[in-house]
Amino acid sequence: MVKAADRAKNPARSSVWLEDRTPRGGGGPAGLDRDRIVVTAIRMLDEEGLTKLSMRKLAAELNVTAMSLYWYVDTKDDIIEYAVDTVYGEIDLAAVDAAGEWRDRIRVLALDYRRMLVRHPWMSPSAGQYLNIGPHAIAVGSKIQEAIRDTGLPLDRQPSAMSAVFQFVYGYGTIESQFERRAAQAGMSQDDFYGESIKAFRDEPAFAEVLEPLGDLLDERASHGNVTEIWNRDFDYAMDVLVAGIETMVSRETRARETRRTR
Amino acid sequence: MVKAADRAKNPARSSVWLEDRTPRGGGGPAGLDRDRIVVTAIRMLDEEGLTKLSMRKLAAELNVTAMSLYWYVDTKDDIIEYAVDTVYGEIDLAAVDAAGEWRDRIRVLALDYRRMLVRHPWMSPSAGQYLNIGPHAIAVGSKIQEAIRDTGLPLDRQPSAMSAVFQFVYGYGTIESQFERRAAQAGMSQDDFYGESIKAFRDEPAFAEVLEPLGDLLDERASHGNVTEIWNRDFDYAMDVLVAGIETMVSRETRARETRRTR
DNA sequence: ACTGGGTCTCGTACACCGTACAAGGGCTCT
DNA sequence: AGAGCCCTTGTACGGTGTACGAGACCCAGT
Repeated sequence: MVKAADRAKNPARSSVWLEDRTPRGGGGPAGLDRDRIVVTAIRMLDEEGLTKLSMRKLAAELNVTAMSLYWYVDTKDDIIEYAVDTVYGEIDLAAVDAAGEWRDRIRVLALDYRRMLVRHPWMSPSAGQYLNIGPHAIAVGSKIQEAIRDTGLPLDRQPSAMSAVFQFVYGYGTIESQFERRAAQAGMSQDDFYGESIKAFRDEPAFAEVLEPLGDLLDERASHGNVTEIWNRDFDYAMDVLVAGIETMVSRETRARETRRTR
Repeated sequence: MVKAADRAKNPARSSVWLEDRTPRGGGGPAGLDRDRIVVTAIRMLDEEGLTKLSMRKLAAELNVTAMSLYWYVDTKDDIIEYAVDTVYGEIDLAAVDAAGEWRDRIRVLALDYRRMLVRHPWMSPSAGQYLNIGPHAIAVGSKIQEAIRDTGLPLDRQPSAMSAVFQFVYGYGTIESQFERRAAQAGMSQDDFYGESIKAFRDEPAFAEVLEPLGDLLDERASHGNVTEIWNRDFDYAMDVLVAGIETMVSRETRARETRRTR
């Protein structure tokens, strides 16, 4: 274990995964262990949000003092880092393997990833902060890489393609989950919240001008079902674009190679 | 002005842009005004990071007490929200218009957006938190929308395509800027930090297995110039994929329409 | 000239945060 | 009985955001 103060002095090593990872025993009178802490933290994060989680409240939930947690963990950040990896584990990798060819595997993976981000609104801001090299995160990364490998793209292009797909999913999931969180905070359904937001824009004279060209588009969208459907449609179509993009790049690559050969 | 406590009770309206936005005067003895506060905050955020900014430190930088800031602003969050919109203003929209056809406009816009995110590492986490409906953010959104409009995609697909491109840029910029931040924190060059990270993985026996298939890929990358070049190459190629994807979808759409007509 | 009221700044105070440190309590082993 | 480890706790420190009330200044109205 490392004191928080020491950790700060060596930020290159500032990941729980880059040092002693063997959990400390849970035979104590409180029946605590790292897993129970992390699982409880995840539940509280889901319910109350990232900013509301405090060591004292988490400890209270476990019928224990705040300082007890520090036996199992160096830092509050460590708990979040463990939590992040744990929810990476919620992605169903077996389902990905079962999906068949790369197009379907990427789609299944991306959808499950997105759903996970939306289910845990604290994930996107947190995941961005750490190296995400826990076992579950790495397993997901490997599955992504396997899928991209099978596209037939040249090796040196595969990381770029991985970025294109999964940075998109990350960004999309981030925005979507923040929207959900805001709606919930306001105590509205997503549909109502969407309607209110649009109305608020419209009523602001300062925005009317800039929004003018967007007007038709907003009306068009408002007429197409509820917000959840819109999120789904947009996501699906964006995935279509990405898959089509990869296919096109592959075929360009293939054609270029054949031209070289016949010449 | 609204008290922070009241703001919390009505989170639907919890954007500085959705209420009285007229700045309060700066004729006071300290020569303060909202703009000066926000500009200083941005500088401090760039230098010290999001978590290190406190009202007291920001106030000290302006030779003033913390509570003085609350004359111009309801909440610390408001300052961040203003800061976010201000740096959206750094994106050079005139250059976008000058770029010509939609492909180039999208590329210029995406690159400038990405650079902005990297220049201000606190942006991605912050931007995700607010509605981003300030004047500069809206202007950027409009430019994006104009570019996508000219692709020839059907109206109801344009928002999806916008997502695909700019959620990707957001995700990519987020990861890239976090990487830079970590390297800087560790006091290393990005190249050294990258090397160290890879080495740390390799040395962890627990990861060796999962990383095995990635091995070649990592070696391949290590042999291609420095980290900055890798970031640039990956980004450019991902944009190629996205543009190719949009083109392909457009031509599929066109073909489908023609089939319908001739039948 | 005096006064009242707005505009701005400050001092104090509160509740809460993460966590360092040292002092235990309970258990097992000798 | 005593030593030593595992785990929990109490207390304390230095920080945070911000509510509240008391001023200081300036300008308009009488």
